[in-house]
Amino acid sequence: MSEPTTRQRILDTALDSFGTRGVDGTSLDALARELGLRKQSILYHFKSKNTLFEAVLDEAADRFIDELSTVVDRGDVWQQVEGTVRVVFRLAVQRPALLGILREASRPGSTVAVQLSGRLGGHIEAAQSSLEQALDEGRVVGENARLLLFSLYSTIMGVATEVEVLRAMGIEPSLRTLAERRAELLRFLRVALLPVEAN
Amino acid sequence: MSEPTTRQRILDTALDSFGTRGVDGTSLDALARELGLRKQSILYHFKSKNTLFEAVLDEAADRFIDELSTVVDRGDVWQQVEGTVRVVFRLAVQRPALLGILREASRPGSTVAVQLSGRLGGHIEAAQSSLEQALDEGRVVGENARLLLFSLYSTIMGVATEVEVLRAMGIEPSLRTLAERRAELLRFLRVALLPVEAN
DNA sequence: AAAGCTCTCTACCAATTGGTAGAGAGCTTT
DNA sequence: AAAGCTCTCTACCAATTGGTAGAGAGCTTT
Repeated sequence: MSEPTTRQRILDTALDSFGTRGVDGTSLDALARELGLRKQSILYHFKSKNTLFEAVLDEAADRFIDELSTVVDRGDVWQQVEGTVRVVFRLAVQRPALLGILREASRPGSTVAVQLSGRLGGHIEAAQSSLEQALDEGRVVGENARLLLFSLYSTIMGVATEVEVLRAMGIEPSLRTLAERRAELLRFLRVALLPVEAN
Repeated sequence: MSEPTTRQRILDTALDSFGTRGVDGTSLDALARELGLRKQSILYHFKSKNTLFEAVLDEAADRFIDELSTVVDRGDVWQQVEGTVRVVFRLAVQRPALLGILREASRPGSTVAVQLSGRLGGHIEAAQSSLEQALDEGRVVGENARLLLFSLYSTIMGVATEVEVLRAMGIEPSLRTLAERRAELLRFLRVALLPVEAN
């Protein structure tokens, strides 16, 4: 177990801070303090805050791809969806900042979303064509694979990350309610996706 | 048509700026410049930036309730869902900042979400009991009304506001693609909610 | 052992941040 | 007409922001 390089430590800590407090809400000084460094050392490894943010995005995309790697090669579309839900919910507990970064990067008007799409593009394509084939063969109900994928994304990410809305609805987020939420989400998606005879 | 008070103008402009650029991304100086005032005048009407944000949240909640008022008293649950989708999509075009404020206030870790829930609480309750009754009578498919409502919220808000994700997927947001997105969303929700015989 | 490279540091800096103090213009109430 | 209230302004301020310049410690290469 070799210890990580300073560069890697900065990336890790920045991912957590950007993902939870937001980029605007994270100052280089605060980040450096957390790392036991001076901010000038951060600026040695990344020439500006924005450069750091871009590197963090690439890092987050890679981690995300890595987490989903066990899911994508499953033959059945429904198993892919179910696997994705499980991965995302596990991340919501173990590394919420990773989902927070996606949220941060996809804020309307964001200029960095393009960058994420560069890294994730191939995987989006693969998911889409997998869904398209399932549509053609009648294994999944729907009309437009891309828009269906987008609906799935919105639903899964929303249910996994909108904890404050949940709280506003009187459900205190906990491990148990998380499991309930996941079960209800899976039921919801199953009904929405699979043809009648499969339910 | 009496002109609005300065206080109201500040609220309006702050709502748009907070909702698009974020609270951290909006300085009082920039806001004042946009209004043709000095920031000290803003601080006369609202004693701090945070007080202003709270007032903006109340304002946004009231507007949102107002927009949805024509929808809530429809008898049929599906008509309520459909109406909500139409309202949210109209807002996504006409006043995206209003949805942006909800997004901003519901960031994980946000302390102001409680405040929104204070204003919206009654409407959430009403929607929930309406859904509950429909579940009991078998007019809607599902198990837990509250979690189902949460899934609906996530899906609708996500599909309406995650334009950057859409762009990353190669769909340029426009009025036409928006209509397509809405149609696909309605189809998706219809399949997910209504029992087989109703489709 | 000299030279060079990697890395973190101290010392600054101009710009921006949210916010305070208080003057003064203009209207309304006494 | 005097007194008071509403509102916007000028003049500041301390703290924080991202970032630059460059010294120097410690290792590696020549």
